[in-house]
Amino acid sequence: MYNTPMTNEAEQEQTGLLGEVRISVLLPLPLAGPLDYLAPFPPPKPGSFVEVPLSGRKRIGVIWETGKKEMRGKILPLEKLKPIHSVIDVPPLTTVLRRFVDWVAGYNMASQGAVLRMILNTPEALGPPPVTIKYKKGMLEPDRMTAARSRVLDVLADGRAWHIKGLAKAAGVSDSVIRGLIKSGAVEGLEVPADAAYPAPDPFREGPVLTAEQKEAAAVLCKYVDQGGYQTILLEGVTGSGKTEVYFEAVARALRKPGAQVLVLLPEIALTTQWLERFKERFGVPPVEWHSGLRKSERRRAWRAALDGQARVVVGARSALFLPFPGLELIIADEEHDVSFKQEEGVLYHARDMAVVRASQTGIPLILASATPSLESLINCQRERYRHVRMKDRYGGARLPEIIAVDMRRDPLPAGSWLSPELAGAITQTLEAGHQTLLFLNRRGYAPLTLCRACGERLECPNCTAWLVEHRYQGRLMCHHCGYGMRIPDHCPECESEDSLTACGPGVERLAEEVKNRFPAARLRVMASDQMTTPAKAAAAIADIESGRVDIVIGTQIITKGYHFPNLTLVGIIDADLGLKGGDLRAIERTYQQLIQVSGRAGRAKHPGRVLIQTYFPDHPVMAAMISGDQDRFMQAEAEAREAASLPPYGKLVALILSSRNQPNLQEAGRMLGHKAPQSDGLLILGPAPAPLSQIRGRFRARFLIKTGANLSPQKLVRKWLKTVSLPSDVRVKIDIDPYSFL
DNA sequence: AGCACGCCGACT
DNA sequence: GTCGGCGTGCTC
Repeated sequence: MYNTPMTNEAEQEQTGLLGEVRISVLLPLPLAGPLDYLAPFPPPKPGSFVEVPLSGRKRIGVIWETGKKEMRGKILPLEKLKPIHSVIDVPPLTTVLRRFVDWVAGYNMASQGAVLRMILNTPEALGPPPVTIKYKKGMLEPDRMTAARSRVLDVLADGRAWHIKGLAKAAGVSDSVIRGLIKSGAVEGLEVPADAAYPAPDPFREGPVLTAEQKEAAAVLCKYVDQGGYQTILLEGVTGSGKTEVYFEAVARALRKPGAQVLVLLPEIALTTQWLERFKERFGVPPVEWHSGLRKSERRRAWRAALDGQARVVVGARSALFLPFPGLELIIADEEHDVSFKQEEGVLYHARDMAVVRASQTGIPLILASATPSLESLINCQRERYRHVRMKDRYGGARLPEIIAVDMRRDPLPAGSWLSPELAGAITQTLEAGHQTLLFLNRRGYAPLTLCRACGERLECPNCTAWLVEHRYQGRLMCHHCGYGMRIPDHCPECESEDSLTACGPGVERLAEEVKNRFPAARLRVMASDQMTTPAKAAAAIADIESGRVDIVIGTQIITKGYHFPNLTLVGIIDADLGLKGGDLRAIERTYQQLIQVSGRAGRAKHPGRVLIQTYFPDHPVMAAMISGDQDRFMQAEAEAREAASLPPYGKLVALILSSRNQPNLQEAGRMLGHKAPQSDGLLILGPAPAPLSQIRGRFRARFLIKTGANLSPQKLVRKWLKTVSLPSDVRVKIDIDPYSFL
């Protein structure tokens, strides 16, 4: 069994006196790269999880390379290396996944270690699986028999093992009776894994009846799953067309392959209970969930099940893309247009785009699903890089809602009111019909601005360049950027006048107040992230709406995503123009997507729906496209505008964000970088400009924006540029490849 | 990311 | 005289 390993000269050179070789180990830390250690020869294979010493502590890392040939700049001599501590007995990371880490790090300009940390964020999962003790009938007879003891033995007669508590309860005795039996050997304990295996979804279970259009779409998806290999497919279907059921067919098909794993990415924790229920209905069991809300033990279990191949379908938020699946056969990114796929903290990456890379490196299909695909994906279809599958009809013969613009310029609303007469009238009709209404206002809290009527003071966050938002339910003023909060003051902090503070503009709480006054009999429910802090609270709110215990829902963007409320027939958009401001390059596209998505909640079942859009710009292309329903033309116009400005996806954009507590240092850094800014054809560097929110969390910020042609590598350029300067040490540089947020 | 090393203010 | 603030720098 033991082959004498071939030892060539290079290897001998690397072999220490004790038969140890150099290996490099990547640690889940933001270090520059892997560190070298000694391992016994022959070394464990790359990808193995190892424990290594690092500054006197034991750390878990992954062997990145073993037979290192090429010389890096400075290479530590063998005698300076420390030996690895141990190899952990779990399946190693696959080569594909290690390549993925390297790629993600290189593309997003993060360290490999920082990317590995996204994979290895649950180190407990590498330990031995937790066990628990269960009890069954033992070999011996009890020393004495009593009524209680015999009841216990009766329960155990069928040979099943019980937890001590459950056994005591089932036998109607206290656990001391059982302990007595254990002592005498009549009952014995055995260690069993504490975590039951996740039940496997059944791919052969019968699905719902699909429409002809759905069947056709599903057939295309299944074809790619069957043939294997990389292909991205954009599944575009109008709201209510039943995309989920269609991609479930592809999931079922993938699951027929032995050991196959499927990953479904959903935006944020919008892992709506509704989605989970539909999955369970289709496959008989719930999927494995992965998101930030998991408890530690659930995390450990899910992560380990992914690595062991036992988790067959995992549904998760963007971080699930970094689970160590060994047998991934299909990835689905639902609501692919959703900007929350963009990670804005730590390693900045776009989960949808990284999913394309993971799928292509793994050689498997990726399905992007949306009713309002991103411009990027649509253009990739035009360029025939993605396959485009479209569904134009709603499921079950439901019609798309009628969309009407309410021109707010014609009769301006009285101060402190946000409901136009048209919308109020529609709400009345809807209430009378016994249907539900959804009012959409993408603004949390009571009012976005508080000002003093006496001196004109606007209440600002002390740490950020931003107004404090009043949250009246909590009695606080809060900063939506850093989380700063204060009690609502009763006098102006500037001029000390009493009762002079006035709320300006509406938030969902204030809208709720107006609705309550005008429709006192209606049952209201406000849905915003501050109300839905836990999945349980969100689920309860959804259940209330589904079961008809709510007449009017008032919500922020949290309710735009994928919900199905059959009795909801009216959608009112309070301020359709809100998203158009801010001027980032995707503002128009995003507003359109959001409005279509929220409109799509109306009239999804028997009763037709309608949508009233309150706007001051009824002629704006977004509103015009909403009303005409001509999505293709709208997106084409948007594409042309982007192309004319060489903006993504026709050019590349990188943001360089400098921050420091010390403003002079920041300015100095900006000046130095500006001075050394590279110049070439097809390259435009803007900045340094103070960031729109020039201060966040007490740090001053400035930004460079780098615009290059689509065929240049901005990463290379930025790397070279940063090497030419040495900035003041307290200045942090963050690089955002393809930025979405311009704050 | 930790953690130690290192140089300047209020305490036993 | 010391404890301790967190700026800086290193970890194979």
